[in-house]
Amino acid sequence: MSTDSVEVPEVVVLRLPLYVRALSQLVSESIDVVSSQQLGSLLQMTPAQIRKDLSYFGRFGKQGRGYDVRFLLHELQEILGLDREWRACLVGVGRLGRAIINYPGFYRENFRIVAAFDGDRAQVGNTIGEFNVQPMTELSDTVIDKKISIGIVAVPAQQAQNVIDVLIENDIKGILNYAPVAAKVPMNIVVRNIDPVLSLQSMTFYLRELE
Amino acid sequence: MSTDSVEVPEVVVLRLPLYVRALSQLVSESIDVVSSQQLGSLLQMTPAQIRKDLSYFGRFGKQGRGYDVRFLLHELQEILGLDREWRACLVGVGRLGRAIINYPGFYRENFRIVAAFDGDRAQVGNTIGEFNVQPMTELSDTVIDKKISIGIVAVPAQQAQNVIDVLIENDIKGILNYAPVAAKVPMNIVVRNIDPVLSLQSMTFYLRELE
DNA sequence: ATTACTTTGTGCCATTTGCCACAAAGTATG
DNA sequence: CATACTTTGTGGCAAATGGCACAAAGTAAT
Repeated sequence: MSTDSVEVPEVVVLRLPLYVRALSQLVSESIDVVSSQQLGSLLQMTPAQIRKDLSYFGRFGKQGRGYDVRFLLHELQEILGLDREWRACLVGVGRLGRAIINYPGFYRENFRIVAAFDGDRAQVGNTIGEFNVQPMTELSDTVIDKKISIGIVAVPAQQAQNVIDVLIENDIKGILNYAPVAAKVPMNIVVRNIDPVLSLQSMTFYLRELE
Repeated sequence: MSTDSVEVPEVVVLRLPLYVRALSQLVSESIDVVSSQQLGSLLQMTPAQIRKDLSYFGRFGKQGRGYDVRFLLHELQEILGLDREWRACLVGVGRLGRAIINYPGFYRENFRIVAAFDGDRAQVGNTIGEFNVQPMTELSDTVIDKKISIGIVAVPAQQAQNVIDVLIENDIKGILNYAPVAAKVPMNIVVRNIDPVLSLQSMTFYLRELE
């Protein structure tokens, strides 16, 4: 069905960017058509899962042929809202924050960091990349002026929840959280956590058994 | 049961580090005892799930009382293999790789980066932090000499699969992959992916609906 | 000691997730 | 145009996951 009368499972949404990534890759290789089989072997998943996932949003393929790569890519980008620019602010310009600002991957995928904040007076006024580091008190105005909808949190654990609260008060809708804390947020706020230490700590469970 | 006659689900293993993190926090606050209820509200999950997760590994709590924080923390660390030091090598010393080397979070949690490699001749021999950047040809010897079991991949997408193949050939058992690719690895290799762009790209699906 | 709480560990059920397998629809070839 | 392939979209089952709810076991207070 084309109307979303059935809620799309979050697991499915989490996989869509993988499809986008693979399809972009195929475009750059000048491949025009791809089957769920091929896509599956590229992404290490079953063809059935890919077809089922896509079927939540429409019928994009042709029997006996597969999917038109550019078309499917475009459709998925639209579904995910990737057909526009997204603006984010960074909070915390320590080592991690600076690395995030300099990371070119965001820009390449149409995510723009347009402001940088820090709670530490000593950091305020410093220039990092192309930004002046602003005090948290300016968050409110800047979010509105620069139409920011995403907050990137790169402060120490202790300050993280406080920063997150302030972001939400100022109408930020999504948070990319690099701090090692379980953020407490209202249901309508989307949080994504990045914590390589957690990843390693679950990895070692399996490595341990090998030795 | 105390023997693992039932396989532990991977989702459970993925959550254990969250418990470790919360319990460490509680220790630092000098809190001695915690109930699944309290832990649940700290981590934003149901008490039942926490109890069920823990029950895969043993009976750590006391009815009417809860869990001894230090004891449970210690048990979980042992289960995850966090009661020892883990050694990793970094491959790729570009901007991202340098940020990873300088990130203090790994060291703090007993993960040691003990060597740095790069496929690019121009990088080899450079000094980054305390390391000499080594050529990939030295990987084999260094992995053995320094007892490295984890490889951290921070090279461009195009080179990632090749680097991963070389790591596996040289007996690396776990890969922390920062490259935006779906790594193809044999079943006995543990892979964890870090890709903030994917996180943002699934976030925007929900943000889009808000505007 | 009795009564009223608290909390664990787990059996069991509901929900979610994954994927098989097949009809329908397209392609390729002679 | 017929026959043999290929591939999608999906109904429906199987497996995995989450969490309710309760007995058992502890604590607290009188």
